Amino acid sequence: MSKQSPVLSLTDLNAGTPCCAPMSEQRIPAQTAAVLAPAFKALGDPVRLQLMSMIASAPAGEICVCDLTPAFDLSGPTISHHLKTLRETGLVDAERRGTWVYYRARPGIMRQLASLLQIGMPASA
Amino acid sequence: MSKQSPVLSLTDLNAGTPCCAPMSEQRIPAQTAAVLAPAFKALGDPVRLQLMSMIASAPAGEICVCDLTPAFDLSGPTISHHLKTLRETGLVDAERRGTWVYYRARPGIMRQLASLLQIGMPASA
DNA sequence: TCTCTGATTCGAAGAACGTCGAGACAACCC
DNA sequence: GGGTTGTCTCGACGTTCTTCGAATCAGAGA
Repeated sequence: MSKQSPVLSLTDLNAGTPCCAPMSEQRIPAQTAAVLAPAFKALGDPVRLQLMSMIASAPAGEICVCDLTPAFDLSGPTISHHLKTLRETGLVDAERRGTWVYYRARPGIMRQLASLLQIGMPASA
Repeated sequence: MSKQSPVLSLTDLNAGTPCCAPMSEQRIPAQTAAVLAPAFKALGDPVRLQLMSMIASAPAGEICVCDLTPAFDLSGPTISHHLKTLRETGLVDAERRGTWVYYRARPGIMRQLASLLQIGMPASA
């Protein structure tokens, strides 16, 4: 179970299983690419990238939507849509407490993406 | 010049300047997000993610297009289009030698992305 | 020079994406 | 209960993306 599951899911990734070696050392299998590409795509929008960083760097570990929305020149529904994208990708988690909804980063998948991009030493040059 | 330029470009990033702290420690400025988001977006397609890994993990540090194309069930022009996307994003570099074109990874921007995603310790759990 | 192979560019069709306004749902306060 | 505030869902519109076939460009070899 530790080598390589036939099917990969974001749940596996979030479970903390170090599934993927750096892409500079090992070619990414098609299955893994299909699972991880949506996460990169989710970060591929400037608004979502900023949202993600605001959530991940929140001092309390979480941040209210009411603090996210006014930081952009975008409508509420648009921000909500982007947050939904991040949620569905597994990058963040949402929790409603009373009137407000709080978002929290899920470090598992972020670590996966980071380790994938890791590069040791440039071979030449 | 070492703290933060008013305008950021991929050239700066590739120059090796450690421009960005991990997003879990510091909120990404809008400018930086606008520059880095396209790189994440480029990796946000399964085909491009696999292409990138095949290029980055090539034993000789580079790989021929003729080795990339047959690895996918896609037409030559489509692969070429994806490679162009990776090229324009600054993730890879291309060089023609005789009949064949070789692609090489540019580690600078990949390191930037990796450090951006770096997470220290999970705050809780 | 002519031809052949490898890679890119061009133009087009269909799908997916980002954005918005309107409406709906949830929780608080009077 | 009724009103208010905060957030999300639903359609809709215009833009961007992915993919392909056809055509073009670059270099090698006869």
